[in-house]
Amino acid sequence: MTENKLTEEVAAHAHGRVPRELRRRQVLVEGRVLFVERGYHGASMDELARRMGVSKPVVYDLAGSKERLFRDVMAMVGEELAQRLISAVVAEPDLTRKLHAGILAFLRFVDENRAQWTALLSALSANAGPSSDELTTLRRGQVILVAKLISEMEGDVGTSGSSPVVEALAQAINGAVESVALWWRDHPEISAEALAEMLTRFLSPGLLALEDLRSLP
Amino acid sequence: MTENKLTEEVAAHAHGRVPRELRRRQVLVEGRVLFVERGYHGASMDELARRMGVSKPVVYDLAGSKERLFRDVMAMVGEELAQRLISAVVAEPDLTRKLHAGILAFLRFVDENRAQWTALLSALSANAGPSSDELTTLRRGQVILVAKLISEMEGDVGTSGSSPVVEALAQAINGAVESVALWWRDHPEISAEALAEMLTRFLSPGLLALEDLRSLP
Amino acid sequence: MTENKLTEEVAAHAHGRVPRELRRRQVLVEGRVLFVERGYHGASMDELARRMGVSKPVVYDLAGSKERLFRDVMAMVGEELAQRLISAVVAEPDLTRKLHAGILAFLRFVDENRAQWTALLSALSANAGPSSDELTTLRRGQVILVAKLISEMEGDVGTSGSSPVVEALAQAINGAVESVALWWRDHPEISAEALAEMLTRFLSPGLLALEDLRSLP
Amino acid sequence: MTENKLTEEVAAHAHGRVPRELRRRQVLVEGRVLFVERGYHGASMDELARRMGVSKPVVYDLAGSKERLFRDVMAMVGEELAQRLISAVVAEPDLTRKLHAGILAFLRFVDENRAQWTALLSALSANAGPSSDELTTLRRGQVILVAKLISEMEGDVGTSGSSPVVEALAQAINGAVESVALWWRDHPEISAEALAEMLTRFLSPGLLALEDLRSLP
DNA sequence: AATGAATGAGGTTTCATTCAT
DNA sequence: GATGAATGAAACCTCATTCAT
Repeated sequence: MTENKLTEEVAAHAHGRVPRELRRRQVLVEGRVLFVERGYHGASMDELARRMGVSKPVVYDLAGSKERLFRDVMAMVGEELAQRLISAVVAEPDLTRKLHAGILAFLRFVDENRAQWTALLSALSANAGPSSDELTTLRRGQVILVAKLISEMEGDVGTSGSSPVVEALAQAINGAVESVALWWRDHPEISAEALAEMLTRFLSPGLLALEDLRSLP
Repeated sequence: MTENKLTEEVAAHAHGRVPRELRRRQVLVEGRVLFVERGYHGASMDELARRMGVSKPVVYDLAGSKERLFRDVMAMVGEELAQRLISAVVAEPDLTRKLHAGILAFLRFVDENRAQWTALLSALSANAGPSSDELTTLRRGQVILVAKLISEMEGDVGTSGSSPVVEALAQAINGAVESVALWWRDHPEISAEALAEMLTRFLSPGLLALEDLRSLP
Repeated sequence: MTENKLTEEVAAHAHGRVPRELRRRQVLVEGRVLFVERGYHGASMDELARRMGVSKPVVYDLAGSKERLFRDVMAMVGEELAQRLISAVVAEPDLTRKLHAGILAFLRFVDENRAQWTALLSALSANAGPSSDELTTLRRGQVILVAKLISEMEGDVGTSGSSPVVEALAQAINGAVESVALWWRDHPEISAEALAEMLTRFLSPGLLALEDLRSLP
Repeated sequence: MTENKLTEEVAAHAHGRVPRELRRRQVLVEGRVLFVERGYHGASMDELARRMGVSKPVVYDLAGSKERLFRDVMAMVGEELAQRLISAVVAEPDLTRKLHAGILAFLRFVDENRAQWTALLSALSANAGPSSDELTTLRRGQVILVAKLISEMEGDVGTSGSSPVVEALAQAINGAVESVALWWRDHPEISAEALAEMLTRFLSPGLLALEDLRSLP
């Protein structure tokens, strides 16, 4: 898809003189694939260069450093996923349906890229990369979305930051879904719909009891 | 704690001639700390030796190999945590209270070792280590506990293996709690009790709707 | 010789930026010398790098691995020697003269590289290297040549493989000559010609009795 | 055999307090086995100690060093083989029969210990060990025997040293037989007798032309 | 815009060898 | 006479990164 189109575009230029902008996108895409296939430590800049069909200095010129590239790739993934979630959720009328739609979108996102992406998503929740802190930040992207979702439903659309309880709740939902998605990798016989249905039934009752929760500390 | 006592014990021996048994414990403890601080790849056997105040061959004699040590450390952690959870849960009368007690025990376990352990626990869910499979196995320890808990409550104490739905559910609960524990690291102002209370209120309603869930696919 | 020319060529490049092709040859030549001086286990990649005036990664880039390099060096030596033997033998009319010419060529080959090569040749017949099987294979190169020589003389140019007796005979001749060459290292006062003459007189009578031998089992 | 008897003798002593003399023999025997199984570099003092059932300092006390032990083992092997050869040769009346008997004895020696000893014998002719020079010396043991054999037959029993030509001849014979013995390892279908017969027929004609040879330089 | 060549630093692991008891 | 504990040194190999062209 994106990758193939890119490969074509790149190949269209003679003598390997490819415009910087194109190469910049290429390094992100190929880097993503590589990190996903091999994990952060397993991926090597040598191989990235080979796959891109360029020399290493070019890679470094575009990516800055391995760590930097990893962060950029993460950001890209985060945004892509966020877009999907937002699109999925926005049209639904009530909280339960939003939750269901969000979970389903997430699972489908994972499913579409099963072989590859699962590993990357799991990387989000661990210190597999250069530094947990950077990753935690990335992960917050998803959480914030969920938090927004919850808050909205309460009419409490505080722009700045959500209350701790809402954040914790969002973390819980997020963790639950991610964990199940990871487990799903080894249980492909179950459909995304069934899983989303189950998770929704499991998570939404507690979510609806939210008023009580907010009256806590 | 354990570590300090060990350090003392070790220091008590003259000329660095420490009994094998003690060193064996030391390598596990210091290895655990190191893996946690730096992650599997970030940790180096060189540093482990330096921290233990011995030369590398001693480390290798006791630990076998880096990978082997990692697995041993993981097993240790898993057992320790499992013990805590079982002890906490067993005395409680009903599911909601069991859930609450389990979550609290988990959070306390994390809290006691805050700086260190959180990272390790998170490592359980990612391909940060030598082989995801080994880790997945370890992690299953926790999940199985939760699954047992759920199953019991249904009188469905199938010895062989839990149903996929129960497993998925256990994964969800586990993921939710772990994720919140991770987030908690940056929100020390919240008490373990408050967090456990919140999580219980959030998770138990869905859990009580279990009958409906089991009638799914 | 080759080595000196290579050293000059290498030194001719500024800033140590030597073309890959040249370095490839260099690693083979210097590797050969090193293996010969120290034996397989005694030789270290560190020293090879030092002698080449490069860092270790360069060596590994070109040589692949120590074992791989050893095999490549062996192949090189084998081919070189085979060429010499073939050239020497081909023009001679009868078996005795072929034998004499072959022995002389072998001894001269050894003599030219006395200090270094003798050891390497001896290495061919021992489990000094990574795996005897590889070496046995290499050594067979020489033996096959001798076997061919013998077979031809009988009009028995079986393409597929020589009979066991012929093979054993070839081994014997080969072993005799190698062994004497090794001994020769400590007796430089004897000329190659004298030695070849002696060996020929010693070996050719038995060889001429070949018909009887072949009628054995 | 020797080894088993030794093991019993050793086991007969309580508390592991075994007399020095016994242990001294044990280290030679077990060392021989180990070197033969693994080669010089493959053998480790750690394993030697384990096999002997003692701690490493004991091994070092008895063996001096790995290199020293290797030499001592070699000397032992050399003497054993020499005894066999002498016994075999002494009773035979003429040169051809002596040659045949010697070759046969050598091959049988190899055959009896096939799995183990072949490797060691091959080690004799290569720089697999600590230093070729030491080994060359050892190897000379065999050669001297052959040289003696040849000289005797000429009535020329010069005690001091044999002439260079005789020595070279002995080397050739020795090399031929060793080389064939090595090759024999992969051709067990051939009997020792057949091989000895063939080698004798091959080598003896040249040997009988000795007078001419001696009139050379 | 791009590259071939090179490197420093570090990784895991093994071994022969020796204290101190 | 014997040992458990320890070590220094070195081995092979890989990687992210950068000159000089």
